[in-house]
Amino acid sequence: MSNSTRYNFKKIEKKWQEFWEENKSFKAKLDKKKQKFYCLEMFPYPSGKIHMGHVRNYTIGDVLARYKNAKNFNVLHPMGWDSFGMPAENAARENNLDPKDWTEKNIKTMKSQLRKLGLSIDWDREISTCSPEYYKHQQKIFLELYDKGLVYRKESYVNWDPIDKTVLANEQVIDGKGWRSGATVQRKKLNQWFFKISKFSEQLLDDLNKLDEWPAKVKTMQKNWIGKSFGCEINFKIEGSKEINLIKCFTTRPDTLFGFSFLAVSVDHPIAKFYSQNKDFLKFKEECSKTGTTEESIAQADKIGFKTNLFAINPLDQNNKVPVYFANFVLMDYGFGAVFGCPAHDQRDFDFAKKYDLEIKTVVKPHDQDDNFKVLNEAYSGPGIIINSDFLNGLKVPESSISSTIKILEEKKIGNKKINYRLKDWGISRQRYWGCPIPIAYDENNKIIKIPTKDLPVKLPENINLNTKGNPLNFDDSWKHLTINGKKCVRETDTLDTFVDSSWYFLRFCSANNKDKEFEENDLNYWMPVDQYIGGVEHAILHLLYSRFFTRAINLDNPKFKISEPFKGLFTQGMVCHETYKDIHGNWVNPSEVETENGKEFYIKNHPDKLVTVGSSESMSKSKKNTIDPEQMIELYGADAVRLFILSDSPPEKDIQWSDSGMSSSYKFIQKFWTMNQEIHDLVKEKKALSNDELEIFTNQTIEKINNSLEKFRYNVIIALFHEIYSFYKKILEKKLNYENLKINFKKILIIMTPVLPHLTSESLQILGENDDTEWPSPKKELLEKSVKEIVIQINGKKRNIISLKKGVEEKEVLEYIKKLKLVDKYIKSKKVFKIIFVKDKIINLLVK
RNA sequence: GGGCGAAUGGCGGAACUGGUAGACGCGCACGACUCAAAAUCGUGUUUCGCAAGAAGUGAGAGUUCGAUUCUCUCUUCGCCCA
Repeated sequence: MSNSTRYNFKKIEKKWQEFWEENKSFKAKLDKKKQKFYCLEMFPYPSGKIHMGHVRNYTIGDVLARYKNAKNFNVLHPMGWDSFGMPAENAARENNLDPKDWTEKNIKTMKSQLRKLGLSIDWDREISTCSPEYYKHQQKIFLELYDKGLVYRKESYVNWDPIDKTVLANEQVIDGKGWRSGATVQRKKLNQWFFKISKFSEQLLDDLNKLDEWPAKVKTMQKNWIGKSFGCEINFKIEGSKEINLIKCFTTRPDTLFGFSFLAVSVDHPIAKFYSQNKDFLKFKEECSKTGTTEESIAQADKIGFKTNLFAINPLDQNNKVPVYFANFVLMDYGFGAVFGCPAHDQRDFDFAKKYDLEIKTVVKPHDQDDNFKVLNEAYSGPGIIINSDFLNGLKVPESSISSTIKILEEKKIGNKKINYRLKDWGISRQRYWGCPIPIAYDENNKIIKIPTKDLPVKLPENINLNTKGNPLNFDDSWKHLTINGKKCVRETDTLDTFVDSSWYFLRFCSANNKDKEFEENDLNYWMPVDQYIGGVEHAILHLLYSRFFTRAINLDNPKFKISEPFKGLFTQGMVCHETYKDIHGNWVNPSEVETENGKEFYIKNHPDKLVTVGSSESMSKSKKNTIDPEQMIELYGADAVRLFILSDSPPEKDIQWSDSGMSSSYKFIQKFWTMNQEIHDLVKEKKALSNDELEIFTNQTIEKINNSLEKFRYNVIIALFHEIYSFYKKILEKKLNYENLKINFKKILIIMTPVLPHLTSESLQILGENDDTEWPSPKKELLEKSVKEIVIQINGKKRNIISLKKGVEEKEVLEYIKKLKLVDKYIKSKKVFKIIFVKDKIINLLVK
């Protein structure tokens, strides 16, 4: 070993990163002769620094992108920034900064951190959603969708914080109170913009079946979210008013119609206008506004009602007349804003009936009960048989009862079968500054005016005062007022939900540098769909559903663009976890401040008297301070070692535990492997390449295994194989046989390791004089099958011995071998063999008595 | 409450369509090098047993010559929806 130096990762990693950058090694060019591969990871929000979750996400994607690159695919592997959103606005407010400056600084930091990971990204296609260069196209798309009738404005409820005078997102409402002010959140009606995602409900549901490269779990979640249900609309005749004759209801349980004991309508129902002078009703309506808007808060809220003087008649039983209530748990968004109440078989109706002392009539009995079954303490919504329901009696719930009842109602012209979806139209208005302006204005008559295309982008004003109660844009008079075609107008001051930004960025990457158009159909039809999309499962519903909607919406009436599903393959990676630490005061402590000597007692670094308690391992988060800084790890161990570790300990789809010993073991592997590479380089003396069976077989079989594992995201198994490679070559080096041949095989191994350890392998290959043959190695088929097979000998199904025989040996010969073995004396001699099970090259099982 | 998924040594995890359970890594133990330690290298490591051997993939059943793998029941945990 003449020049066995330590592996200087700092120098070598920098060298290759610069090489890739200067040579634009990962620049994607449209080339119809080559098969494309679009590899995309969910782009990050520029929060300040990258975290371990990013490292895992982008390493997984990079391994795939480099692998496909090496296999000669035309790879598109871009990166961008999801850079609009509330954290920037909050951080700017707290530190008296401009959100733009804060965001741009973060992008700069995080980009340099990502570069240090050695990712194979085409940085020439970098996009940032907060840049007018990006959002001008988004505004244009918005107007196009408006023209297609997919965007509309309507009054809708929001979570309103009465102290901060601002609209809150659902996640900003904690226990019914505003996260910042602590005020009780109210329901407030505002004019808001919506995307008509409901138009595509059926398609979005149906096409899930085509996504065979998506995890079943995600598809199920989307299916439940869309929530298709069959039901029935029923017209109820109303008595007690001249103006109101009919109320239309939607129900999924028409089979319980004989259990009807009240009818509940939303306070926003059209009939409410007849009560607009009624002070008690207005008071009740006010009371209702205190209930939140989420399904959960409605489910938990006290059920309250306002009794009207109206009565509804059961269409199946004219004698059954029940009171009509306004109720807080009925929303105008669902069905027709009216539901029929059947307390015996719906818990919500049950609670309401108990409160207002309404009849509870049992019409379904469980299978194991007789006809006298009565619902007493809680509603029964399980399966069973219809009872007390005249001509519906005996129907099975739910198998035949619902469809049969609908049929009867249709025949009697009382109701109609109706399909209902849980999926609601997507509300996209946000009363915030740091988002994409909605390219709309209103004239003096409050008529909607589109901003002319030539005036796009509608840029966000700069140097704005963020310390306003409510949306800062609302207070910027110079920005707000404008004239269009000589008419005085006022701009829409709401900005778009940031989910809009991320609903089409994958399309923009295809034509990232086209200044005039948002994208070229030519580019889209070549690069789309994304072949492999990789990200966290937390986006399983909204982001992915919105993106699927957007692709369809852009597609509508646009025959030139042929893709409807944006993501052909989806992979959801697990989280990165770490133990949590707390000091004696109960404050969270970061792992970097904790020390231990025996692995049992933990204390604050350099303070053995200050003990720290160790809590459960949880996903790394700033609030629990259990984070490990990726940049520090790269600094300490190098990018390859970090990449190696983040892939090694768990399958990519599962959570991974951060472990210091695992990290340093990965570092040691890099060093060991480097030393071995030096040895191989130094020992090549003979130029003759004699064959060596053992070496060839191992190398080929390992190549085959790694190839297979790369295709299936089984990256942790690949790392295990790396270790096997090391110990195998270490052993064969001691034999000092034929070094030229050793080198040829070792180079193949290095190439196949490139996707995981790009810096180490590039440098190693260069040292071994690799410039002629960097082709991705494909295993020689004849070497994949072992010529010697190990055959397991079982007696009565128990393993008793293993013998090595040539491949393809028949049963007779195997039996001959067995006769010679000692085990014959012990297990067979005095007994009778009554059956033999033989699987060639695998197993022989002798059944004896 | 509903839906989906998981359970394998001290720990993270391997095991292709039912055919050698525990690959690989961590940890631990012992050894080599060293005055010593760290680093490095080597050996061992499912449990019980000196051994031969026996038991063993959350629990219980079933199918099978043979089950971590297939079926049923249960327990625990996780995720999503409510």
